[in-house]
Amino acid sequence: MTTADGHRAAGGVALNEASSDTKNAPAVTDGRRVKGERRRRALIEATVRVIARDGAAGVTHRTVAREAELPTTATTYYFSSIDALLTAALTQCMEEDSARVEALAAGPGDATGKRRALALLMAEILTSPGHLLAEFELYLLAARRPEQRAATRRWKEALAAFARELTDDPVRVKLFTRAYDGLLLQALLDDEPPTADEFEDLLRELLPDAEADADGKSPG
Amino acid sequence: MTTADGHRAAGGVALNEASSDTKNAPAVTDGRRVKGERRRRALIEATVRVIARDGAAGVTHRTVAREAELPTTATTYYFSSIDALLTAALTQCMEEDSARVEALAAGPGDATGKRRALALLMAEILTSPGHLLAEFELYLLAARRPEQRAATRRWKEALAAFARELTDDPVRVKLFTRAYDGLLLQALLDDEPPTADEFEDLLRELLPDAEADADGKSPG
DNA sequence: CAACTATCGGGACTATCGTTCCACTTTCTA
DNA sequence: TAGAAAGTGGAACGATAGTCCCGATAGTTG
Repeated sequence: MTTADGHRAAGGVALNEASSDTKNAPAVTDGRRVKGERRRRALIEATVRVIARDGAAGVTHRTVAREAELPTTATTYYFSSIDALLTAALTQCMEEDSARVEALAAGPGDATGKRRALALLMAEILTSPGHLLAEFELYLLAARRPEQRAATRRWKEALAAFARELTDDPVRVKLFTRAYDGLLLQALLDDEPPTADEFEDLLRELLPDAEADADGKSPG
Repeated sequence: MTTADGHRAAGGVALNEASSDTKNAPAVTDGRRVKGERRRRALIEATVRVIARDGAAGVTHRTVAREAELPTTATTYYFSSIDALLTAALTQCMEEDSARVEALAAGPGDATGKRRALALLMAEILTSPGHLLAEFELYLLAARRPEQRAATRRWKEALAAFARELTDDPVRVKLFTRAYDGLLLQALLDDEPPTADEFEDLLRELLPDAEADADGKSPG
């Protein structure tokens, strides 16, 4: 078996560096693979930056490699195609976003505090509109391929988990899960980005405090 | 330096909003221009179909021309660049969408009826997910260029006008305006599209019927 | 009719794309 | 230390992109 061919075929779909790596644990100690993994990660991050700057159409082997300050062939070595690169970038972004929202949901504070924390996060996200724009482009890419929806499903479930911290109403949870992305998308079209206070106002309407009349849910 | 808008006359921004096919435009009596205007329109529609099928990355002079069953040079003749073609497609889409929502807002029926009508429209839109996907891709394109936001501003104002038919609360209006697109975007990522009933549930939460509120703002 | 203008469309130029090849270096294993 | 495995990167191939050129055609005007 030729060396390059075999590795390339295996590396094309290797998107996992997570816990599913149990059977190949000793390979991680290989200095060559460690360095390779670092390059692979650098390419993914460079991809997101390229999309943020020039859009998904600007993603080519050459532009990504230049952004990562690597030779052109590095992209073809670590990713079997441009598509694999975009898929990896989407998975990475959804993972990061989900982790952030999950941390907020599981973190301390009552409903009001969590709402405030999310509003602050949204405002912070909008300080780099390019990155958000890149995520939306990758998002649309996933909408075309059902096999890529594992990443977006993960994100939706993270949103739902956050909403369930603030309400028991399933319709409210569904509404929040489906409306959240729209709030950020519309903000991208504003002439000036909304403030955290504005987001907090909207979130309060979306996920209001439990009413006094039909209470039954007390914190703690 | 795209000064070569060519001899494409002043048709660059001439966006006819007429829903019916009025061909007796006062400015254009020249038979050549009439035919040309028909081609130009065919190219825009072909562009949307190409994006719906292959994404924005699939839009080239050649693919659009083939989709419209016209020679390659037709695209370069009527649009100074690919960018101009995409801009025209975005403007056209936003115009159509705005007109539909405005018709609903200005139409007959009470709040409940209008909410139901919008839910039906949303469900109908999702029967051609490709077209919706195309609109979102164009939407993101506009997010990168402030000079193109006239089209999206028009759309946002149409949404706000609809919301104001159902509520006087400015926060509610803002929330609806910013959440609506998200509802459709998330629906694209579902394994099966939501029904009109589901949308109606969400819209009822988003824009509830006016109720006597203890907050001091009472209708009447 | 002819002159003129708008439209049409085949072809070609250059640039850049995705991808592959192959010689090379580094790292691990025995 | 030898040899295999993994990674590296310059060069180039064919395909296709955007765009321009320029003659041909059709409608308008006088």
